[in-house]
Amino acid sequence: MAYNIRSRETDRARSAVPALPLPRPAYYDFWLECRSKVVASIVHKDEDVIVAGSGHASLYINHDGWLFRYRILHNGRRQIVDFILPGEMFGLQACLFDRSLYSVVALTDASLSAIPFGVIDEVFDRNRKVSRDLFWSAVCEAAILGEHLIDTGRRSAYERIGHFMLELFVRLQRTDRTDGLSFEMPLTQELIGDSLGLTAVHVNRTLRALREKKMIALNDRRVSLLNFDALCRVCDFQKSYLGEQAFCRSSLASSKRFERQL
Amino acid sequence: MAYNIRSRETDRARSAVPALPLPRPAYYDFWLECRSKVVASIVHKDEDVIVAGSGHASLYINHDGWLFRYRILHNGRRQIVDFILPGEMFGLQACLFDRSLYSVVALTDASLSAIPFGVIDEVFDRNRKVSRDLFWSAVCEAAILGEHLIDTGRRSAYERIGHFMLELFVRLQRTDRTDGLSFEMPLTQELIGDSLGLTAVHVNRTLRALREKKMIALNDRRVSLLNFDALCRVCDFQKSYLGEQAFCRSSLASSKRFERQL
DNA sequence: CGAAAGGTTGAGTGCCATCAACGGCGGTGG
DNA sequence: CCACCGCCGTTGATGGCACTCAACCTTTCG
Repeated sequence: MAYNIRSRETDRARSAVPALPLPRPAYYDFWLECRSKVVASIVHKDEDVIVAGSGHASLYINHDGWLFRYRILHNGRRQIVDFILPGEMFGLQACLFDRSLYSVVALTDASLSAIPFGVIDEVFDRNRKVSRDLFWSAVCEAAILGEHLIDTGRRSAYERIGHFMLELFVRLQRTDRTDGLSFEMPLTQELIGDSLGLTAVHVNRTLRALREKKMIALNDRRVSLLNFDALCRVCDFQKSYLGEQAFCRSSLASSKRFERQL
Repeated sequence: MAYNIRSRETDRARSAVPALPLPRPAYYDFWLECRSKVVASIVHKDEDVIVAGSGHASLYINHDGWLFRYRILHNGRRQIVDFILPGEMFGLQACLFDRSLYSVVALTDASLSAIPFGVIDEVFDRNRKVSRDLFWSAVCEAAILGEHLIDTGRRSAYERIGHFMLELFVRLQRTDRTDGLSFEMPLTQELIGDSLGLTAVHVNRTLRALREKKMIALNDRRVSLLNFDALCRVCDFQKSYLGEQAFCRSSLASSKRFERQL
């Protein structure tokens, strides 16, 4: 928990590759554990990190940028599976399969720590706490994807976009990247659409509806949630969901929650 | 790999709680590892195993039935997140969160092994191979959910249902529950719809279209794939996808694939 | 300054939801 | 045994949400 205090310092050191980069306790431990093997790197906007169909043998911790994971179908449509926000890890699946199922590309400039895949194995041999952390973080990842599935499966465009904004807010808040009830969002309407299974045009209309209903405001690249509670209600956003998930993604159930169950 | 041979025997012993129940190598090891703590149980059709919103402290291995994980939204709609086929594990997420995000209910009679949650911790302390297996299986689970996300996000009803059938086939084939290119499927059209974000009525029409195009045949509860390759092409079913995933879910990347990367 | 990218708005279309009715089938109780 | 009911599958009619195509504007950037 104490690590959370670091997030502000990390923020300030954003331009360089940070020396103590991890706002997340579990990843921080993980990062410490394999520090000697870590390769720091910086990627620029629109730069590919992982290309679908090719092999890959590193996983990454994203310190301060936005990236996203996507796939192109044979009819040319693109589905964005997940946005990778500051402080999140990615690349595990690319390691698991011979050839990655998805591509990962940088949406903004970002500084990454690349961790050779084999290090995971060493960690499992050496540090039980960290291996448990990794395990639970993977379980949590699956839970988040399950929630996105519900999004695209059973919600209207209006609910999807509202839910999407709420989720971004909660996830960003964890690393102190929100300001009151607003946050910066470097996404185009096309990206939002490709993430939620909508077209850019329809995202545009729906955003207008959300503005007209005084649910959100948009200035430049900044989103403000004008009526948090109402939006939660309309979009079926369970506070328990990301409230809990946020907890998970931060402590990764390795601490109190986990011990309590024993 | 040798464990696969067991699947036929397991099949025959289906009526009782099996003594050596696991067709999956990784879960088999896991099951062996915590055998003394396992509680065998049988659930009947329509019986709840996990209820959304309540706490839970066991995970389960499903030996021979069909179950599914779902959530009800406030507008009354239901989204099925995943079907749990014979030989698959579930309940991890319910353990991770204070209160489960999803409900799990039996679709047919099924025999389960309940494993107390705390055992996982012991396993992580004791057996590195099994803990790695568990980790990779969780990563793989996330990959499968990602694929479902693409399903509901960017595919037409026709493609979704075709893709769904192909995936079921491949997953069932792994535990030898297919017969040539056909398999038994105890699902109603409503369940299929709730899984793919469609209405039962539209599932009906789409199934008819698939029949008329000679892609599939339906008799009783049995699905036959009449033109496997064409269906793969139309539905953008990547053989690499579940080909790989099937591999994962079976060996859980603990063996050759994993070692090779080191 | 021109080109490219992103945002905005309108008109028309189509896929899929909704509502509704009906038939088959199995279970159940009189 | 049969009437009744509920579940499931099937089909038709209708409507709406979101897609498609297209035009235009603003901003950014080479």
